[in-house]
Amino acid sequence: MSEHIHGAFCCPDHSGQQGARTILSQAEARATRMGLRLTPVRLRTLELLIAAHGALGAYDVLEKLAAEGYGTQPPVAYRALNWLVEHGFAHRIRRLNAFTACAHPSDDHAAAFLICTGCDSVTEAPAGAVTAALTQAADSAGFSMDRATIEAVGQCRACQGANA
Amino acid sequence: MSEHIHGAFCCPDHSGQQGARTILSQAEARATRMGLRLTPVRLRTLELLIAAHGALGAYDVLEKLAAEGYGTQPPVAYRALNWLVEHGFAHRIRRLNAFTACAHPSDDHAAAFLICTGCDSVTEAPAGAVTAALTQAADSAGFSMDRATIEAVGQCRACQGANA
DNA sequence: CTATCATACGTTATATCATAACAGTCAAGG
DNA sequence: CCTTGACTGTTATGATATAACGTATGATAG
Ligand SMILES: [Zn+2]
Ligand SMILES: [Zn+2]
Ligand SMILES: [Zn+2]
Ligand SMILES: [Zn+2]
Repeated sequence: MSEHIHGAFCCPDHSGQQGARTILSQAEARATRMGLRLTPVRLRTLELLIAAHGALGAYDVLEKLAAEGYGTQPPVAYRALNWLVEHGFAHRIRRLNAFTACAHPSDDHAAAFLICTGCDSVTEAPAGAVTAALTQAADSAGFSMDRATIEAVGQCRACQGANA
Repeated sequence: MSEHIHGAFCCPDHSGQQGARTILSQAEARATRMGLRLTPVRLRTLELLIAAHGALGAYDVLEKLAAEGYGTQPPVAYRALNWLVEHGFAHRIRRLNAFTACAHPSDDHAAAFLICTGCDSVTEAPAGAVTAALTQAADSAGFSMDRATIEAVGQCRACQGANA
C-alpha cells in the first residue's frame, strides 16, 4: 500500500529544520551521556521519524531503510524502532500501529498523544497532570502503575478551523 | 495459538455469577431503552466477554462463536466486537489487541484500564479525573478531544503481594 | 400481497502488523 | 589467536484486521 504518513502537518514542536536538528542533537547528547549505542540503522530510523513530522508505520520505515541499503526485512525496522522506544528516543502510538520521534528526548517524561482525525497529525503533549490523575485512580484500585498509554483522538487547531 | 485469555483473575467488579448477570442485564436494559439491536451473535459475543472475566482477542471470540454454530470467519467476530464497542457494551484494549466487556454498561463513561503484567488481568477503572486532566492538556494545545485511550500497565494488588 | 429497501450475517480473499529462529560480522578482552 | 556479546541480516511464519461480495430477513411503501 501507499506510504501512509501520519502527520504531514505537524505540531510546531518539531516543524522545520531548526526543531528537527534540536531534537536530533538532544537525542545524540543523551545517547552519549548514557552510553547508549545509537548505531547507523538506529540513528537513521530516528532521523526518518523526525523528518516524517508525525507517526510512521514499521513498514514505512522499513521501506525507506531498504531503499538506502539497510536490511530489507521487517525485523530490521522493528528492532530499531523498539530500541528507540525502550530508550526513550521514540514513542509507540498504539491506535495507529505506528511510531513517532520523541519531541523531548533530553529528559524522561510521561507523554500523551493528540491524534487528529482530520490530518492524521500526532502531537506529543506533556502529561504530568494526566499521569498523576491516572496514578491516583490506579492507587484507588490497589494497582501499582509502571507506565501508561495515553492517546487522545480529536481535531487539531488547524482542522477545527477548516471544518468550521 | 492457544487461547490467550487475559484476566483469569479478574477484579471483583465482574467476578462471579452475580456480577456477570448484573452486567448482562444492565446491557440488555440499555439496548432496549436505546432501541439498539442486541442480536444473537452480538449478545453471545458479549456473554463470552463477560464470562472471560478479562480481555479476549477477536480470534478467541471467533473460535468460540464458530464452535457454537455461528460464522467461522474473522469478520463475524470483528463486526460483533466493533458494534459492541461503538455502542458502549465493550471496550477495546489496544495494548493487548483485545476486547473486554464494559463493567458499567448502564451509563456513558470515560474509562481507564489497568493491565496487570503478572496475571494479565484487565480492570476497568473510573477515569473522570484522568479524562478531565487530559482534556485540559489537549485544550492547552488547541486540540479538541473526542475520545481517548487510557491504559495503565503495572501490577494488580494480588500480584504485588505475590512478588513481595 | 408484493416490491423495495435497509440491516445483518455469512463467505472468500487479501492486507497489514509483528515475531521466532538462526547465520554472519565485528570489536573488546583474555 | 579465540571466545564472547552486541548488532545486523536473513527466511519463514504467526497474528491481527479489513475489503468486497452474496444471501437472508424483516420492515415499509405502494
Ligand atoms: Zn517524548
Ligand atoms: Zn488536524
Ligand atoms: Zn466501561
Ligand atoms: Zn495481577
